[in-house]
Amino acid sequence: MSKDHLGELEELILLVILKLEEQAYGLAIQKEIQSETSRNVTIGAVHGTVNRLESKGLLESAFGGATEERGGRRKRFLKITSAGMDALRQSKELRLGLWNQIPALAITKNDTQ
Amino acid sequence: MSKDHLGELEELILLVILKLEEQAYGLAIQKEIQSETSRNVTIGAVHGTVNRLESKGLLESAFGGATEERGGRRKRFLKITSAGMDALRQSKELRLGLWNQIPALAITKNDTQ
DNA sequence: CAGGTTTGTTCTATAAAATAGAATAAATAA
DNA sequence: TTATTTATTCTATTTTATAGAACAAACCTG
Repeated sequence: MSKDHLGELEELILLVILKLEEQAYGLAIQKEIQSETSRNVTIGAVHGTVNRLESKGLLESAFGGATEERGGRRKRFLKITSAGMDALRQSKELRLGLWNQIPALAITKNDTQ
Repeated sequence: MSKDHLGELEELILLVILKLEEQAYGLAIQKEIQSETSRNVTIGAVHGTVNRLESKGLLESAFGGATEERGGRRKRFLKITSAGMDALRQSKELRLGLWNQIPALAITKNDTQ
């Protein structure tokens, strides 16, 4: 029924986590959003959203050990769950479906890999 | 700089308005969202979001005349502005860019029209 | 033409999502 | 031991989204 859709930042963060693979944690997500979209999300926004996604079961987190870099504190690594993956796929299907009903936005071969 | 992105419902409503073309008004948008996504947005949510989009300059509204149907009150027709179209295109580019960096979500020929 | 039904917008209150940035913590460097 | 760096956590506020009642105006029926 209702209430299963992702917020705008929730979706963006899930996508960035997938892209970052094994290096997905708060600060890396913030930097990746900035470089991908030139948008300045604060670190508070990232962690707040991540916490919400975790409590919804769309991702899981686990702390890694400290590294040997300067300031290398333990990182909280994020991983998408299968429910999170489902939510992303559903969002993709919805957009593709709508775009393809609108000539000015329809997906063409130029958009494929 | 920041703050130019669409909220989740904002984007959905803009897309539905484009799809509905000359028949885009509050109740029609609500029904279209329900049939496209089986999601129950209330009419208050639709109008509230439409008002916000208009105040941001992403769409324009104008009242039509009453029709001859039973209960055919005047409708407030919505039309996307060029700024609204730009916002939709930007959102599309962002998603395509991210999806195509994630093998499990990349766009393939099956997704094209 | 009065009351009921239908189509439609507007209004008000609340909840959820997003934003902002300070506080805190723990590591290395100097 | 003090400063710097990499990190997360916490608290407050603003913006988006949700919910549904109130209001308005058209047609239909007796």
